[in-house]
Amino acid sequence: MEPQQQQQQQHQNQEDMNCSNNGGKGGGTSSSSSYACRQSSTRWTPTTDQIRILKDLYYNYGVRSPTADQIQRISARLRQYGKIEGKNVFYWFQNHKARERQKKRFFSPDPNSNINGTAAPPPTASVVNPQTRGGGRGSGGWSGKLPPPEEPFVLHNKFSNLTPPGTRVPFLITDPHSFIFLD
Amino acid sequence: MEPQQQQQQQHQNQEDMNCSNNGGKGGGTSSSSSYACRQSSTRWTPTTDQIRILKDLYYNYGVRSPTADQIQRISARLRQYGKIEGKNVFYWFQNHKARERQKKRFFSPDPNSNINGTAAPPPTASVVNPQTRGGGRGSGGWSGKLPPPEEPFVLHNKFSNLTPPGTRVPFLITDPHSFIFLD
DNA sequence: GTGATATGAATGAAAG
DNA sequence: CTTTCATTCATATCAC
Repeated sequence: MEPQQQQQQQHQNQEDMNCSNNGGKGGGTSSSSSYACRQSSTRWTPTTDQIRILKDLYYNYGVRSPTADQIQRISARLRQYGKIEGKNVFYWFQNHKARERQKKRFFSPDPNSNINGTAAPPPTASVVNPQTRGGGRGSGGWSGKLPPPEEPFVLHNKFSNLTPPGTRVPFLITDPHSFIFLD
Repeated sequence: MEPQQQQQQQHQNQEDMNCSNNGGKGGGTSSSSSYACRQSSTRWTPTTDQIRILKDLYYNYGVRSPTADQIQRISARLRQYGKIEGKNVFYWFQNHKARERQKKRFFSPDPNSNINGTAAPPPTASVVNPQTRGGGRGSGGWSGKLPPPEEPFVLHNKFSNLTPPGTRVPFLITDPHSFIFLD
């Protein structure tokens, strides 16, 4: 979202939306004529401040996949800027990360990707909260890339593997969040 | 073959745009509007040839969600008809599929015994050449997904912080989608 | 100029 | 983590 020229789509920022709507959907609370509060039916609509903080955590603090503990803390903090739940934070990071990668895959390989306004330094990895991944690719271990952009046919499978070298430690879970409970 | 007929091909004949791009293939400006090149700085405006090819891929080849690999190839091929990027192809298929489904869902609630979970039956596709995938997931297309997950038992256990250190969770298989984002 | 419609773009949510 | 689905915003174009 940021490496892109987002010239649009900055929907409402209702820092304090009085549309306390939650779960209660389909109630037929069809707005009469004016959009007091937009589609606040189900989807979380992050406020600008929430976005700012989330991006700050993502880019300046290297947070990519916060743990449940972090999620709680983050959402608690963001709650002062608007309604938010833990899962929103979870999904946000998940989506943000996935889409950044996705963009690198087939989105514009535009060499000139500058961010306007919503600047955010690249993964400088100034991690203050060490959540470093142990094995293999840590922060920034992205290795694989898209194939040569010019190739008439030859359809390949759609999945590029993600497993690092097949060296798998017998009893070592490479997921930082998965605690090993083996003696 | 027309679940959604283009009742009005509004804006897609300006391939002759002088917008600092590959010279399309002349012709075409015979629309009924004196509209030359306006959207250069905004969103992508597919040319008729690009649309034709995209639809051909969609309907005749059953392409619904091209892979990053395919997207690169498709966009590369379409580039000779006008400016285009990978993300445009991505969005095009995404939108086309979504809107076809959306219209179908709206126009035909048809709760027949056709409740197949995910697959949308070939709307009108005449799958001539099932490329890598069929006209949908249900019709014997591709089925492979991620490589075998590594964690045999430890699934999505990032919430294990809820357990005090030292407390080992034996075989907690949490429902992958029954998150416990307690707030 | 305004509204309706089509569609490109974006993103939250969820499935796989 | 990857990919898809659903919904929404933004904009282009045409009808009036």
